[in-house]
Amino acid sequence: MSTKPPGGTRDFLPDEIRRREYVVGIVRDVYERYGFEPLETPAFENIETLLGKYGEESNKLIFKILRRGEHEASGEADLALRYDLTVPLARVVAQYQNELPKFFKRYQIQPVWRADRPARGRFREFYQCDIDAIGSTSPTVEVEQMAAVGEALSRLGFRDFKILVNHRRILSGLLNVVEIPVAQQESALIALDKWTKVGDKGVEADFAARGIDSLKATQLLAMLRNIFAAPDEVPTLAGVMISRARLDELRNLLGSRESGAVDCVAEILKLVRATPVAEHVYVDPRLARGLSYYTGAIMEIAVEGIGSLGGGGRYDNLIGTFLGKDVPACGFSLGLERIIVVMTERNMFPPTVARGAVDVMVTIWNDEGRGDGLALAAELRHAGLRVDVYPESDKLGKQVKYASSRNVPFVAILGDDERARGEVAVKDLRSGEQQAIRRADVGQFVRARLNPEHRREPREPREPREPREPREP
RNA sequence: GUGGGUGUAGCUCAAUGGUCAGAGCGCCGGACUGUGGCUCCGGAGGCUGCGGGUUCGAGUCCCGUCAUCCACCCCA
Repeated sequence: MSTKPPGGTRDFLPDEIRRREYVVGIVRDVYERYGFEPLETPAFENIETLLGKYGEESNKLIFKILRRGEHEASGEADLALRYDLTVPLARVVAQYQNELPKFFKRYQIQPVWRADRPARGRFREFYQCDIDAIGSTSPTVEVEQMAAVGEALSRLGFRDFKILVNHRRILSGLLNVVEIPVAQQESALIALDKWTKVGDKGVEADFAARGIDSLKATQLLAMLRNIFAAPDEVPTLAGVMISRARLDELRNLLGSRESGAVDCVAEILKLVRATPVAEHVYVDPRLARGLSYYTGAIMEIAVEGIGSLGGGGRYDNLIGTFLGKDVPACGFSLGLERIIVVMTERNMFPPTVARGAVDVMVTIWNDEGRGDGLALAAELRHAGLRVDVYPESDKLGKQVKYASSRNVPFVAILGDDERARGEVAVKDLRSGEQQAIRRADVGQFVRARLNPEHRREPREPREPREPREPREP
């Protein structure tokens, strides 16, 4: 019998949980500071809640739960594991519309499930870290979410990320200008989204493979290049990659029909200058994103050499499918798994996270000494240390070896001689030094020798940042 | 969902169709009965993924199946 977990799922061993909790702790703290409130929803939903919300392809990727009892043989499903956190949120908003505030901002960090084929870096069970804001169409919402996500990444130690912005209706407007038929537009957007990854030739080939008129495709790409120039080569104030003049050019090209979308992006660029993440924000005309429910601004976090760490956008009519009337909404999702992978590769976790769970281990001299060992452990715990007790009497060498293999920095040896003198032999396994300490002083002795961040004390909250001077455009 | 690769010890991998399937790392024990890392010595650990077939003989060849990895598709 195989003892591996099913494909696409993982067991999380202690070290991995510690890394995850470190990341989640920071993300949650930032989200709380931005006024988002916690929400959790069930692992599974009624199946009709999920079907039809993600597009044709994604319906197949929903994990369905067979009916139970006498209907089991029918093979029908009436429940399904949640596919993302956005649709359950939309359901919650529709259900509790009278109890939730007018502007409801929530964060949600829970696993989701997809019946996908597992691949490198892709799982069938994985965590999402979402923020969403319900009830306002103002670009303030997009800007605040970009700021929150960017600040979370900054506090995790990321410096080289970009927050890319585009607008779904600008894209569809451009597709209409070159007269790509509506039926092909979703497919065209998927192809366009890969432009950065596959390059000019690749994206043209992809358009062709999708049966899109090559003349129109070429025209579209040329148009985008013209409007935005090479985005990465036009740095402007505050890192914003598109000038007012180019936005005007875009406005002319689209005519009157999508001027609201251009205004929206212009507004976002203007407002973002008042946030700590202004220097990270770029307009990228190639950004399309897959999910079919986006209606407005779309955003994505990109890290050089890594790819996407998350993304989001505005979806003003998803809630309407539950409620009958549209409620504006905008959300952003961080890819927790990839963040952890990248931070592990780049060694971005502080030593406390990588280090073991125990500050000091009490050895057991013999069976008679077990009670006193437990008493010493209690004293050390009371002194604020994380303490393990070797569970049985054993050769001292094996006990020390065990502590060493678990990365425990200190061993407290309580032998017959020490007990007779009221002392404890404390050995620092990092240096090999050992000295006899009066029993009452052991806790203080060990704490003084642990690095400050190793102490089990509540963290001091960070000093708030200096408010950033808004730069004039 | 489509195409290809790989399944041998806990892990990474050897083994022309031919004795009893090996190595490194890890694990356990000893050298070292009051002290970890280094070194040396010893030990445990395998229905060679599973089922069938070819053959005097299969870890090796063939078919099926399952698992896994890579590419595509799609996505976080």
